[in-house]
Amino acid sequence: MRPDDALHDALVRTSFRMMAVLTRIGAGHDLSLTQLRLLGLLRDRRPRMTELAAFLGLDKSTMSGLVERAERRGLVARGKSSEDRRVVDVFITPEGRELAERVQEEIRSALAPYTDRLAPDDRPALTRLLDAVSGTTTGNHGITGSSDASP
Amino acid sequence: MRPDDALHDALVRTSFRMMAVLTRIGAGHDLSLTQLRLLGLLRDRRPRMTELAAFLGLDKSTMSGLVERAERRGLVARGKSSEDRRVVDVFITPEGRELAERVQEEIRSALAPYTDRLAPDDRPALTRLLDAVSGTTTGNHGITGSSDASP
DNA sequence: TATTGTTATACTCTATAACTATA
DNA sequence: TATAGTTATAGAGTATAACAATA
Repeated sequence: MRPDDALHDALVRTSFRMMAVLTRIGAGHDLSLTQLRLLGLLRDRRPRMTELAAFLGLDKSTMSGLVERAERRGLVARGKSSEDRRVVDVFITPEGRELAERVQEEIRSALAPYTDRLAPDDRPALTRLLDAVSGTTTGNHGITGSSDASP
Repeated sequence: MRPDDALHDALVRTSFRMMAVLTRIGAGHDLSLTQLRLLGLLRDRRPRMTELAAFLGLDKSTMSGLVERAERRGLVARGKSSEDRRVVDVFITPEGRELAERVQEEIRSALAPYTDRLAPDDRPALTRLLDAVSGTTTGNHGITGSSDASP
C-alpha cells in the first residue's frame, strides 16, 4: 500500500457514485452518459466532428452515430462549413439547450444530498481540492462539459 | 446559481476525469468499466446473480451476459448453491484475481499524477472529505468495488 | 497524398419480455 | 404462485476497416 492509495480509492469510489447519479438522471430523459456530455459540450461551442471526437475521446465513426441519433431527436444539428467543404460542425438546438439545462438542474439537485453531508466550511475546501486535482485550467464548460485532456 | 453549484460541478468534472482514466486502463485489458467493477466486487465476495445485479444496478438478464463473457475468458466462474437449487453464485478465478490486482495497481499509478498536484497536507484532507461525501459506512470493497447504494 | 467524415461490420452493454426450473 | 436465472430480441455505444469527397 502506497501512502496515497486511500485517496485514490476514495476518488474512484466517489466517481462511481457520481456516475450512478448521472446515469440515472440521464436515463430519465433517454440520455446516455455520452449523450449527456455531448449536450453539455455543445452548450458553449460549435465544434466540428473531429474536435468533438477528440474532446470525448471517441473515434470519429462513433461520433457520426452519436450525432446522428441526437440529431434524429432534434437535440443537435449539423452544419456545413463555408471554407473547407469536407468539414461538418455540430451545434445544439433550442430544444437541446432546454433539455441540457433541465438536466443540469436535476443533477445539481441530486448531488445536494451528498454534499449536504459536509460541514458548510468543508464545501469550499472540497471544491478547491477537486479543482486542484482535475484542473480548472483546462476550462470548465458546464456540468457535463469537461474534456478528457490529460494532466 | 445556488451556493454549492461550483462544488457539484467540480465533483462531476473530476468524476468524468477519473472515469476516463479507468476506461483507458480497462481497455488495455479488454475490460469495460462494468467488467472492471465486477472483478473488483468479486475480490472479496461470492454473491449470487441477483445480488450482483443489485450491487451494480443492472437487470439480472444483463448480469447473465456479463458473467457469461467473463466466464468465457476464465476470469470468473459460476457455482450451484447447495441449498436452493435455483441459485447460481459467482466467484473470481485465480486468473481473474491476478488481473484485478494488476489493474488496481495500474489505476493507482495512473491517478498519482492527479493527486501529486496537491500539497502533501491536502491529501488526507481530500480523502476525508470524499469519504464524507460518498460514505465509507457502506463499505469499501476495493478500487472498483463500491456499490451503488444511495445515501 | 492527406484529411474529413460516413458507412459496413462486429462486438459489448443494456433492458424488456418470455421462458425454465425450483421453491 | 413466487422467485432465480437464462434466452430471445432490440437498440445504443464502441472500434476497425473501407470508402467518398475535398484539400
